[in-house]
Amino acid sequence: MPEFFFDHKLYYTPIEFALEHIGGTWKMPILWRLQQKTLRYGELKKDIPHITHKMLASQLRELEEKGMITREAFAVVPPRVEYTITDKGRKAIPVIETIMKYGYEMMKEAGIEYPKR
Amino acid sequence: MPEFFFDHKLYYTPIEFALEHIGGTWKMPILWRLQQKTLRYGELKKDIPHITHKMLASQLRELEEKGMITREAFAVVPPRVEYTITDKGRKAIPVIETIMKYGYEMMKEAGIEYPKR
DNA sequence: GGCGATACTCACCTAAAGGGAAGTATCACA
DNA sequence: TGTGATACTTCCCTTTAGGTGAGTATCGCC
Repeated sequence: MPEFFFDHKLYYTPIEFALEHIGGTWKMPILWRLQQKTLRYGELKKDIPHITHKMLASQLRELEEKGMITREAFAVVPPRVEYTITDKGRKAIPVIETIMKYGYEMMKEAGIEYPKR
Repeated sequence: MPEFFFDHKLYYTPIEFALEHIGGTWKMPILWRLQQKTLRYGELKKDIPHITHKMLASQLRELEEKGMITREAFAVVPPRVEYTITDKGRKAIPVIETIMKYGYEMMKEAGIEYPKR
């Protein structure tokens, strides 16, 4: 079975590699919001209220490291930091959309009501 | 922010609900293989050699509980058990395909060679 | 001189996912 | 009597993800 190493980590399938970029609880919700427009740290936090500071900060770092978003800090007081999706990040949007649609479908099958905003 | 309970678990987004069905390391690889044909436990194990008995058995149980696959046991010695994908399970296939394609794309960008079988 | 605003970091902790190795049941066959 | 084949289960352990709460830096304003 084909397998490969990347960045000191072993992967068995392209699925695993894909989820390295968009997996976990928070990466997709973050990217989804940044597709519309550049957002400040605090705006993201307000928009995803259940995320903790620790998770928001760490996930933004990881997305930045992978080249999915860029971070721009302004040397003002109080500080202002903006996050923008990159072209590479935009490539994940249709994937996220597919997964979201599937999620809605499964919710409908399970009889769950959810306001599609 | 809309959120909902299902089966004693709290979800914030349809993405989380979708990943409940196909998330984790092994569910997608298993479903992907069952899309072609019904397979026996041992055939799946041979096809996904890195999975442990514990994980294969537990993931098959979860997929069965969620109605993604069916399990048929034959009362013979040695035992024979077959797993078949359901219509509900088939709905996940295009999602998995999208994620796999995205994985291949990311691998190509990262300069990773991988035989596309 | 202390408060509020923003965007964090740090140390510690819990829970869930996943891995390893051994054990179980049944019957045929040598 | 004991070995092999299949499809598991069980126990115990490690790793990873995620959560909690406190602390930090800067400056303007009251």
